[in-house]
Amino acid sequence: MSWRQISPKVRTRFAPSPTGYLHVGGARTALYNYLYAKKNGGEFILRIEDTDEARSTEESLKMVIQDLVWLNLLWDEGPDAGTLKDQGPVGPYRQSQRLSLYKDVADKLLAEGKAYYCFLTDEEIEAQRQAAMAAGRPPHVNSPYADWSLEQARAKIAEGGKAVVRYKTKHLKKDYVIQDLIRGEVKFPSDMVGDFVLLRTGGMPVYNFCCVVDDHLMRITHVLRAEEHLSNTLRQLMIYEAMNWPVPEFGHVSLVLDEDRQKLSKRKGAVSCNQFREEGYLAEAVENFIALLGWSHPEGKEIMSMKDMEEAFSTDRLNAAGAVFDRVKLKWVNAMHLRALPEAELWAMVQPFLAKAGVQTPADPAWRERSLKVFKTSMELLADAVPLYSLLDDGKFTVLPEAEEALGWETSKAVVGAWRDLIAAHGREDFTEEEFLKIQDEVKNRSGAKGKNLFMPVRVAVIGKPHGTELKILVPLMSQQSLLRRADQVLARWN
RNA sequence: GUCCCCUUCGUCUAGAGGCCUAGGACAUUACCCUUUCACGGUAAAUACGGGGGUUCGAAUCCCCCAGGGGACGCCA
Repeated sequence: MSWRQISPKVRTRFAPSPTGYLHVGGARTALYNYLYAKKNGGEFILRIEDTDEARSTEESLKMVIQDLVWLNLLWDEGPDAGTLKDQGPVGPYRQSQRLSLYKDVADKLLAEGKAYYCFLTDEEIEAQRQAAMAAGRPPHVNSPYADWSLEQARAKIAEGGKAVVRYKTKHLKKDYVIQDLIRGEVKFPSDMVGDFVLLRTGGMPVYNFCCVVDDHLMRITHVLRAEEHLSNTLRQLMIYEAMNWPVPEFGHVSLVLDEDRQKLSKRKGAVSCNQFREEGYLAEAVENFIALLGWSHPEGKEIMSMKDMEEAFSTDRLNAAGAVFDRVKLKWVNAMHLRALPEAELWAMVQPFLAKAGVQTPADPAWRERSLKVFKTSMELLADAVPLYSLLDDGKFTVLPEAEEALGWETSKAVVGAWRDLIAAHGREDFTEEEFLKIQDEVKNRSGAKGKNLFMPVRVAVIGKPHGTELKILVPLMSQQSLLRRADQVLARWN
């Protein structure tokens, strides 16, 4: 192993396997790599690890890419987000298209006697495992083929023998050490692993092998990845050593855990990025939140834009302990981002949610901005706009059961009646706040009701329920016609 | 079972020997603002896993234990 400089420029990568949607743990890894590259004026590469033929799908690839695009974690090299065509000087960027590269390396290792063809069957391996476990030994394979000559093995293959290529580890008796960016010095005894597979029976490489070949060929300088890969690092170090390749810097990021402190797994579901998008989270808020799961801003900043994070990111503030994914705090972070957004921008994001729910709104941009200014303090998610705007949609006006009490008060009929008359007498189609307050005052005079006896019935006549946004804010967003229709509908109860 | 990693309020964290009677944020509770609901403001409560060292002094350094997590695959 050497510490030759790999690249004058920082080069990081995110290397998902397209076997499902992008989950938040993966998104965080991508984010950290992205931030590290940006912070250091480097390049961020997207590589697709699709060597698991059984589970990788084109569909998943598209989903992962879509999620990365949503998060705005755009890569400098890798499959183009639109065409999926490779973009960059060290492609292909999909492992399934790099097979000959892996084969060349494997052949070299084979020729040098550092790897060998192994003909052990699944059954034989399983039997070995059981025996080893029972005897309290680590469940490593012990292949009788390790000592075969290449000629011997090739002959057996020629006869139809099915073989994997395994890396020879038995003779390696020493500790392998990395200086982990997050954990400091980590030592792995070489006997921690047995002879591991490089190439599968079909010639398809295995993760630990192609990862090394690719990181080397793609000149990756810094690898930030999940802690679950920490023990894989040993195998990878062995390959780097065998090939005499420089080793990149590693940083093993803590795991994202669910509420039971278990690994948040994509197989357990319920944590995909697209799901958060659909629920009305903002990409920047999700990134802000997941960044904080294992990293902190030097000044303790909690609400950050991507720019803030790009400027402040460093690996020395990365945390080694696992972090629980707290949805409640995510919501809060989202609410903060949402409020910080200019209304026009927010509207563009809210609109699809309203459209999907069939909520009608006036087309006037000024009205939209005005309404959002009012509503956004009571929104945590984009989807929260739906019940809010439904209040203003005449087609959705109904008197809720919770309004019954307020309508039952003895002055309520007089209140709503006076309200209706004053609205009808108003000379214009819309109302200012002052006009509303004047009307409200007059309702008080005519009905004799005051306090909640006054406000609640009026509110019911406006939005169908006794609680909610201040009327002096709501009414200026509504039309005379709409208010009249609603008041009449409530009044009809007494007839 | 073996090896590796981790361990500060319920949760995310600050903390790199004295600034710590441990700070911030979310959540919680109370109060204030508000003739509703939110928003906002103020305050309270809650943590260094346990045991040994080292040191004048330890959340911070070392060791042991316990607990949690991860890996041990022709998954990544």
